[in-house]
Amino acid sequence: MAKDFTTREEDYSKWYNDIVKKADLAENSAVRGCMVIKPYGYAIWENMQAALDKMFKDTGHVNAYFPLFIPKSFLCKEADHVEGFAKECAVITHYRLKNAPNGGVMVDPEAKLEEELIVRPTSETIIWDTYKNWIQSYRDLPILCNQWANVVRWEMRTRLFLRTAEFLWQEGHTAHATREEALIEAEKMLNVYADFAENFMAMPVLTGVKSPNERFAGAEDTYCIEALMQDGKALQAGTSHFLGQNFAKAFDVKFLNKENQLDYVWATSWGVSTRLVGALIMSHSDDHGLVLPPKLAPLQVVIIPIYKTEEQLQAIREKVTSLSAELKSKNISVKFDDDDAKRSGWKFNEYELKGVPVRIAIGPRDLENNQVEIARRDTLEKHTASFDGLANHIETLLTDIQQNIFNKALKFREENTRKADTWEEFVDILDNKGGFILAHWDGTTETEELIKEKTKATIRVIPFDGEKEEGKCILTGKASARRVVFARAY
RNA sequence: CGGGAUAUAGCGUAGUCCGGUUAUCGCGCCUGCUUUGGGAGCAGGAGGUCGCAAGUUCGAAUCUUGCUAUCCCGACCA
Repeated sequence: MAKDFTTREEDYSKWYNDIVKKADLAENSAVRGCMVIKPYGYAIWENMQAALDKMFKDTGHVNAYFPLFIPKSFLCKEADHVEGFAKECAVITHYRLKNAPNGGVMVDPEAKLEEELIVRPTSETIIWDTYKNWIQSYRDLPILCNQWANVVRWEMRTRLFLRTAEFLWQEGHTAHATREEALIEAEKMLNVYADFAENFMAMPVLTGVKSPNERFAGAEDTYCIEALMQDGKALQAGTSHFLGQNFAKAFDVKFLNKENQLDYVWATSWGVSTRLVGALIMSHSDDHGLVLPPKLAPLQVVIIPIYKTEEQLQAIREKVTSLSAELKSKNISVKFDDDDAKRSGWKFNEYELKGVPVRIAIGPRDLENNQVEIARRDTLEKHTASFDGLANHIETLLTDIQQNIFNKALKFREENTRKADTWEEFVDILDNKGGFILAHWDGTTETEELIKEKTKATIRVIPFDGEKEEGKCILTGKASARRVVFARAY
């Protein structure tokens, strides 16, 4: 990255919006709080979907689809869930329009629904109401379903990809015969997310458990992956919840176990959303625009011809044909951009803005020397390479770029993860540096909320791999057995 | 829903305090010629209910009132 954004929030906001706009990823729609995902942005999401979907299938899951509408009464069944989700929802009250006296249309007051429908903010309730009919015996378990869907949360303030009133996501909902099995599932899916974030998005994440205060409404435990953005703010990138028997009890989902006894089913749910596209942008982009990891880039290699005459272009075209074919056979996406309406310099900038990992330029000079000029997006370095073995060279280069982007992001996170042992230190880091702060906490919700009130910082995660270390709470001075991760977050 | 700001061409803007010819400039768009190894140059051209409504005035982008929308800061949050 070229700039240090960790202390300049406004610039970063502007910079982020600029990239989303210039790289042609998305825009605000006419509908308040909603986003139009443009083809290029959607292509990134599709690549994410494909990779995740494969990982879900590989871990034994199947896809299904449940209704968009949830009867209002369903939401009241799980007490904590109501608290968390019953508030900012879109509610359907009528099912018909009619012609208005002054022209136009109006809601037909005769067509009032007896029970209002809620546009799903998440699907636990409708799914558990359905699972009830699917489960009688331990032989029906486990159920390992995932759903690709849209959900609506009537957010007050929105931001492209990071928080929109409607967003796309996947939500897994599983049912198990035992507590242990459900716990293993929740942890397994968190690891799938961490694997995806690090190996596909090239975005290092901390894994761990949320404090009770930050826990999903209705869960016994919430596991999460937490990433650090380039402005020093944290982003919750995915969550996996161990729901215990809460939803089974709320929706009366019982099964006969091997001992012929009735028991409530154990549950998990887990999800990631189009927010990941925002995370991707904020993890890697630089002053020249978007930087995409090769594994998720809609276009991995672009070839730009440099020519004056039609003959030269034709010669380049011929030379490129076999290269393109060879790259495609290696499953590398490639585009030969011979659009005559745009100049080569313009194209260079355009593809940099869009984060295309590798750019190849070929001109008459290169044809003479049997070489090409290769520019890599992550470092902006250029080098020449021989046409011989070029496809292999590019394949290696893409792997290298993927790794380098990850390393860079990891280095940034490490440089912006600090220990704080006093309140002054803690506040100083938050105000002047940002990033993750490892600090002691007395374990109470009161303290966590007080810290949030004073500094806007929250406990992002209690890491799985954190070492035990005696210490004193940063605020109250009470005993603490380990450090937790604080940060200001999106 | 509270606090602040903004609204002028597809986009970004000047002009608004202190009312006065044909509303400024840049990008983009169209036409032509020259160009083409890092967002080309020159010439010509098209494009505007100055957010909406009412008021003050001989005259309103400019002043007044109301409304609407957007953005930023809070509450909410994957």
